[in-house]
Formats: sequence, C-alpha cells, structure tokens
Amino acid sequence: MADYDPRAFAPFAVTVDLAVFTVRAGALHVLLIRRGQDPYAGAWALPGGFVLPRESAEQAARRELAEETGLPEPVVAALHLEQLRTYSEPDRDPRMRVVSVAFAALVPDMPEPAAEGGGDADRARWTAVGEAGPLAFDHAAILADARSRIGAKLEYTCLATAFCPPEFTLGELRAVYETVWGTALDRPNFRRKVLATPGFVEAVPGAARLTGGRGKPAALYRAGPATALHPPLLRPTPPEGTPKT
Amino acid sequence: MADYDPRAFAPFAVTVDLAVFTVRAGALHVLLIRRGQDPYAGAWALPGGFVLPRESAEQAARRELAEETGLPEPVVAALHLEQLRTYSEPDRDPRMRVVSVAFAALVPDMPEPAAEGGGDADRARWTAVGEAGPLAFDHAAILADARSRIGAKLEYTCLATAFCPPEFTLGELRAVYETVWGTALDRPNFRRKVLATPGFVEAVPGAARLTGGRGKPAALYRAGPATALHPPLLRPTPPEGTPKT
DNA sequence: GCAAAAGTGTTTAGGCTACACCCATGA
DNA sequence: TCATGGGTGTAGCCTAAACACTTTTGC
Repeated sequence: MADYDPRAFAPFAVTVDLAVFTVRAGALHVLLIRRGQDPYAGAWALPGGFVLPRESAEQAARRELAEETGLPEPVVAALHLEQLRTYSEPDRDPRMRVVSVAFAALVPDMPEPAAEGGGDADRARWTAVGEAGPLAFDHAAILADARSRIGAKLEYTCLATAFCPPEFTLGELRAVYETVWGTALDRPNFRRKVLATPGFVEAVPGAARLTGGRGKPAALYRAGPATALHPPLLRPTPPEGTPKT
Repeated sequence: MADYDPRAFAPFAVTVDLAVFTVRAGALHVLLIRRGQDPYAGAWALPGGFVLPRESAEQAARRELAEETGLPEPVVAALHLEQLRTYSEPDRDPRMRVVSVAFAALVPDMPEPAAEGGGDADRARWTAVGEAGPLAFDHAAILADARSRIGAKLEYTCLATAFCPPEFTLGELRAVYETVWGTALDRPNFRRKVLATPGFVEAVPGAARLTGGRGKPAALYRAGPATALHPPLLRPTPPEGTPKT
C-alpha cells in the first residue's frame, strides 16, 4: 500500500457475512437470521458481525458461525470456509461506512440451529435458496455470488463431500451435485468418475446402508485426502451466462 | 451482518493493493513501487493506497492504478480488474489495524511508467516475477496468490487477450500462455483451439505482421466478445500443488 | 539455401455420453 | 412381483495430443 497519511485515515467498520449452505430434502438451503433492529428490522439477513480488533476476518467468520449455528468449536475450526469477495460500496449500509468480507461455508445437514445455539441461534433458520424473500442490505447479491461460486467449485474440487455426513453413499454425493447444479446426472457415469479420481472418496470396508428404504443397500464412503479434481467434473450444459469468479 | 453496537466498532483502515501484471520480453512482470517511508523504507511494495470515504474498493483500485501507471483514465476504466481476496491478519501492518482488499490487473506491455506518470509513478518499476526480492508487508503472499489466480483463469476465460495490444498475432497470444504457465504449447493445437472458440478472437481482415523479423508474416486478430472459455484450455501438466482460489 | 515461424493435415488414444442390463431390497 | 435405487458393461462420438508437412519471410 502507499505511504501513510494519518489524515487520510477514514473510519471504516469491517464486518464478515456468511453464506452457510447445506443440502436438505433435495434442495440447497442457506442459513438466515431474522434481524431484530433497524434498519431492515424483521427482515432476513445472512449471519455475520464485526471483526474484532485482534482477529482476522476468517477468525471472525468462524466465531460468528459457531455462535449462530451452535456447532461445537472443533467442528467449526475444521470445516471448509471460503472467502468469496469483499463488498465495499459506500452506501451498502444506510448508517455508516461498512466494508464486509463475505465467506461461504458448506456443512452437512443438521438439526435446526435453534436447539442448542448460545447466541443468536434462536433467530436462525435454514431456508431453501430461491424461497428466500428479499434480504437485508446487499445480502441477496452476496448470496447469489456465493451460490454461483459453490456451483463452479464443485466442478474442479472435491468440495461436495463437505455437504455430506462423515460416511455417505455415492447416491448421496450425487444428490449434492444434482441439487446444487439443478440438473440430473447419469448414475453409472457419475460413479465411475468419482471412483476414478484418486483420493476423492475412500470405501468404508464392509459397510453398507439402506438409503431410501427401497432399493439395494449402497456401499459407504468417506471423504478422501484429495482436494482438486483432475480432470474436472463438468456440468452437463455449460453455464453460459454464469461468469466464474 | 449482525445488529449494530456502536461500542463494538473498532477503527480499521481499509486499503487496496494491486498486482498489475504484464508480459514483457518473455517473462511475467509485475509493477512494484519503492517505498519512501518507514516501515519498509526503501523496500519494494505493490502499489495501492487508502480507500476514500465515498468510493468503493474497486474505484480506489482504478484511481491508484491511474496515478501510478500514468495510463489515461478511459483505458484504466475499461481494463480488467479482478478482486483477489482480502488480507486482514491483525499484525500485517506494524503500526495499526489495516485491512487490505487485493486486486489483480492485466495490462499489455507498455513503456516504463516513469515517463508520464503524475503521482508516485517515478518510483514505479516493472519487475520480473521471481526476480522480485523480498517485498514489504505481506505483499509477497499477495503476489503469489495473484500469480496462481491469473494462471488458473487463463484456463477457462478469454483473459489472455488483456495482456496483448489491440491487434495481436496468435504467436503473441500463445506466448502469453507459455510465459504465465511456464510451459511450451503445441502451436498447431493451440491455434485450432483458439479459433474453434467462438468470440475468443476475431480476424482483422487483410492485415498481417512480421513478428520476430524472421518467419512468415502472421495474421492479426482482435479480442472477441467472449469472456468464458468452453471447453477450457488446460495446462499440459495438472497444477498439482497449486490450489485454485 | 537455410533457419525460423506461420499455417494445414492426419493419425491415434482416452474420455465422456448414452444406453442396456443385472442385483438386492421393501412393499 | 413390482418399483426403486445400487452397481456393471459396452458401443460410439468427440476431443485433444503428437507429429509430419507446406508456406513465406530474413539472412
């Protein structure tokens, strides 16, 4: 950065905003919080909050996530958190200058956060993306950016396992892709592709699970050590209007 | 974000840092500025500066870029500027809490900025990436992140034309890929791939240029309207240790 | 003529798509 | 026995990699 001029130092507030996604009942859900105060009192918003003087934005994001989901600390410390981008338009908050660093997080399906959450968890709800009404501030734009980023990352990373419980079937993993992308995938080809990628998933020896009650029991897998997906698993129809950020 | 508590409002400075890349003499170069004041007086740093009270981070980045490269305003307004990520570790600046939004910019080869620049341009130099010594603050990390992001984006976007002058040969375009990736590409296959992607490049009718003095004159092309590259132009050897952000 | 770079053609291997088909289970 | 979902096999298309070859320039 340039040299310092203390007079140029304008007072900015720095916050984090979190788009926490999960796959539940065949639909992509995002964690929303009902605001208690103006502006936008009563409206839904992404969880988030101030960055404290001695923490980084990522630390702030994990702290807020733990407070608002009620997840235990070690789980929050380990889960995948991805910095999206920073939103800094001067009037994005009507009261003061707020610069917000947005993150996306992927979690497996879990109970409603209301149960055990300490902080603001009682005002938090999982909402199907698309059924979310107008959001406070510029959170609708942040949510849209997060959604398209997650969709793009499924193509060339092993991130999809972050949506699954510790042990999962290939049908569940495929459901993640189909839900996020909104397209159907060919089951045999998906299976081959996933198993052909070293380190994407590891078989759980001897285990099997009945999935939907009906059908043949499916083998169980764990997430493997790989993070990248070479070659990528491309969406059936190219994104077209979706710029990959 | 969460509800406001004015007492929680900590004073943060918000800056932008710019990794401005160009391809020159077969090597990837980045624009660096020699610092005049402590800390890191005399060290090289990425250009950047404070975000002003009434501008967004991107507006601040374009303003700083214009000041430090001496490029005319309309050029700066049109060029590709990409937000990388935000660096917010509490001690990244020894004096105070500074949160910095990092951008990457791609420009064609141009004269040294010293010539016409108004602001700090006389302290600016193009430096080959890799020959840059230790940088001030955490700018070495920002530069490394920017470099890997640019390399990844060449694979699935039409961004490479941003490194080229308005009219260029396919040999020059291929040199961009080879320089950024550090690998040689098969000329015939590269040509087919680029021409087969609609909107990547457009032929300039009737024009041709002698490139290196020797060899057959090459046809000239302009950048086309396309931004995405489907299917992608993958690097010969998969990146392996390079996480795509 | 020779080197160098542009441009064209061709062959081949690997990946992906699209199916057809069998297996195991609940109702 | 039927519907449902897991799992296997296979033929064809398409792409991309690899390399041979021609063309046009400067020296």
